[in-house]
Amino acid sequence: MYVKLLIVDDEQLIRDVIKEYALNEKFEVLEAENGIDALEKIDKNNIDVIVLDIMMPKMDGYTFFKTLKKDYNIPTIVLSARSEEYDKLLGFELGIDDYLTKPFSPKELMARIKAIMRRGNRQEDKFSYEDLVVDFMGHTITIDNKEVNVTPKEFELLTYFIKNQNVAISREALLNKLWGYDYFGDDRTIDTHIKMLRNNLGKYRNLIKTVRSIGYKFEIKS
Amino acid sequence: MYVKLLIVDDEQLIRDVIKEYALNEKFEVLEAENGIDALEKIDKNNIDVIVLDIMMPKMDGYTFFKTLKKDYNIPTIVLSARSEEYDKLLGFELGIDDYLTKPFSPKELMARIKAIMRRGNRQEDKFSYEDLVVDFMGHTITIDNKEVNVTPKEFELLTYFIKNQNVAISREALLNKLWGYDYFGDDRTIDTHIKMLRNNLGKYRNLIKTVRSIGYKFEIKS
DNA sequence: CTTTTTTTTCACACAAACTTCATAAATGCA
DNA sequence: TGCATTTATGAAGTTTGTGTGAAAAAAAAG
Repeated sequence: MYVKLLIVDDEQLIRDVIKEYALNEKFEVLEAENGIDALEKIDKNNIDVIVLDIMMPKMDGYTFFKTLKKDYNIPTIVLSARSEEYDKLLGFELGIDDYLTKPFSPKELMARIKAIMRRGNRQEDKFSYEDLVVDFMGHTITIDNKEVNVTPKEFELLTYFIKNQNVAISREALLNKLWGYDYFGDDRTIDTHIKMLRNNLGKYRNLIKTVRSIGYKFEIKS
Repeated sequence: MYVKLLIVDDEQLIRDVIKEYALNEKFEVLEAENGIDALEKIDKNNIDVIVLDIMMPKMDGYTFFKTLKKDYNIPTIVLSARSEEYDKLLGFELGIDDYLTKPFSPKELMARIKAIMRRGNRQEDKFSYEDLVVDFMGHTITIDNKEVNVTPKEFELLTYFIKNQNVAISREALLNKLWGYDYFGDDRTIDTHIKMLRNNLGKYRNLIKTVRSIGYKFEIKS
């Protein structure tokens, strides 16, 4: 899961802790130590999610939040020292996506970020990895914004792989799942489809890995 | 995102509510009002995800779940009335993918389903010891986060060792288990495979101990 | 019905893995 | 220590599995 995270907190220590955990999750991390700084970074970057400390000098969290929501709809997780603050925030009736009181567990925070990213948000029925986009509903595959033509079987195959990332799948299993349990054809047919699919995947051809004596695997290094 | 969902709940009302939301997400929906019915439907259809009410008459959720996991690996979201039930479920140490307490928000449920479908899903089936990780599903071995290439036989061998930790295994037993009872080859072939496996295990080569005049043993000091 | 596309089969070449074997090293025991 | 037994290792030869292209068969489109 690719996430561009902005941490807005005036305390360097807290920023550093969150950053460390976030980098570990392979998130891209930006930092801001006050609201003004934050708005500037939001303007220039395409932020996916914000972690915001509500208590800040210069421009306080509430003001920042109001300003933010006027122009953006970026999911925000709020950090606060006191749980009473929550009511105050609720009063805003603003789009707070989640709330954590300090001291908080960084692991918990990461989980919440991922949950938010997973939820509603971003394109629903699409799979994307770098410049490869598979639109399940539209039934199209795009590489570098250029549509790639694949046959129906190839699309099915890729769809199944995407649904079963990082799992080695036997030819037999593929036959059963994609051709049906009542199909009795040659195992090696799959090899040919794999060949065609790989060719069509171009630079992403080696996302499909051969697992010798087992079958194939769609591998996404996360 | 195309999802084939099976709702297992004895209450028609709940099934209807979930179904309505699911259909709205363009999911394909199947229903079962008890475990027996559910297993039948699972057998005949290619279910992607299950929503299971743990409290059911006839075949209760736990029994159903155990039976299910014997033959299938379908991600399951469990519904329960009381949050204390959670502990009970944890006791099972089974592959529950998510958990919701009643009353739950259908929107939340849909989000969770999508999340599960999106993420590689499937419970992680891994063995790890220090920096050695064996991913059975992905069919990979990792040492210090670096993938190590092993041959199919070596992987089988290691898998067998892991499943029989701290037990001395004779060459004959290995031949029978991994090569099949109908195989009649040289005992010493195993030595060669062990050699290769040890080499590939690098700093973990000593986990495979030689048991003189018996065979080998995969020893984990714990 | 004809043409085009897709699917399936198949065989060959090549690479990877497996097995065997001879020899060296080590282990245990008298 | 010396001897017998067992295991480790390296280097063959053998077998197996996969990639690929071509062509037949089937399905879809025109």
